Amino acid sequence: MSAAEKHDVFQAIADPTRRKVLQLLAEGDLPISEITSHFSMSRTAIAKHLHILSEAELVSGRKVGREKRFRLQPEPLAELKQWLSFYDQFWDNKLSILKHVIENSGENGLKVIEKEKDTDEPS
Amino acid sequence: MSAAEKHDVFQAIADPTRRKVLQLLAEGDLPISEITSHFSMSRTAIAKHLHILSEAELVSGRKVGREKRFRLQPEPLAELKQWLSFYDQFWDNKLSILKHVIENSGENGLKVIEKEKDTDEPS
DNA sequence: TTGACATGAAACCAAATGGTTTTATATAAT
DNA sequence: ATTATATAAAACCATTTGGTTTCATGTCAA
Repeated sequence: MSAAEKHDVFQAIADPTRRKVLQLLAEGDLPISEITSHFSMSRTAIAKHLHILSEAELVSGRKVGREKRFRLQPEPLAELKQWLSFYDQFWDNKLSILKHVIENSGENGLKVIEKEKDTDEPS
Repeated sequence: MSAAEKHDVFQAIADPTRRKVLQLLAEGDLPISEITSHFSMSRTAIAKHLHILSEAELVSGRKVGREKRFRLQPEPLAELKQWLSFYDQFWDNKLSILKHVIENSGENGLKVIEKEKDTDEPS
């Protein structure tokens, strides 16, 4: 595959097979052969996709027994999210503004302003 | 380039040059040659990138005089945003929960509920 | 210990990608 | 009318991508 450069998250999610792999792993860790069973292509092909996802650090694999179990690592998606947030300003709906505020607030110090309606205990 | 299938938004943003083109167009409409002046590659190459962006409907071009002016069309990024939002649940910070709520609320009637943090996955 | 299972690694391949150069055409400016 | 500008379209090219098949290796189970 790629001789030199590592794949980034943008490249990693460009392929529909890889997106489906991510979705599968979202439900729980899986070994390669199990993942492969959800596709109509060879195990080797899936292994290569996992390698690319791994380079982008969207998944990590650890060997357990004779299996190699893969786990979803969603952290790099934050980069995508941040990239996307720049384009929020070109949408003209109000939610994007609110979201922008939230994105730029720290882990703490969350302040949410409620509109007139007063809601207690939702289910 | 691609013989049959149109490029989608995931493929379109996979290339750094194309992302830079989008960023440029965010500042305003531009004709091809103007866009090209910001890169160290041929006009033809840029035209091809614009074609791919166009297939993904991230830009549109209209001819004005002898120029073809391109404009950013951010709407397809909503698909990306939606795709991303699925993975919010795998982050364990509170912001992602809040954002999820906002994403799923209507234009009015914003209700925000603070939840206790759960899920400490055993490694 | 002998298989069966799970993966790794390599060689190979067609098509797509990302670029180039060349040639042609339409519009603008002098 | 001539020339310069802006783009389009085509042919070409090297590398990457996304897949295959084949062979080797490590591990579990009987």
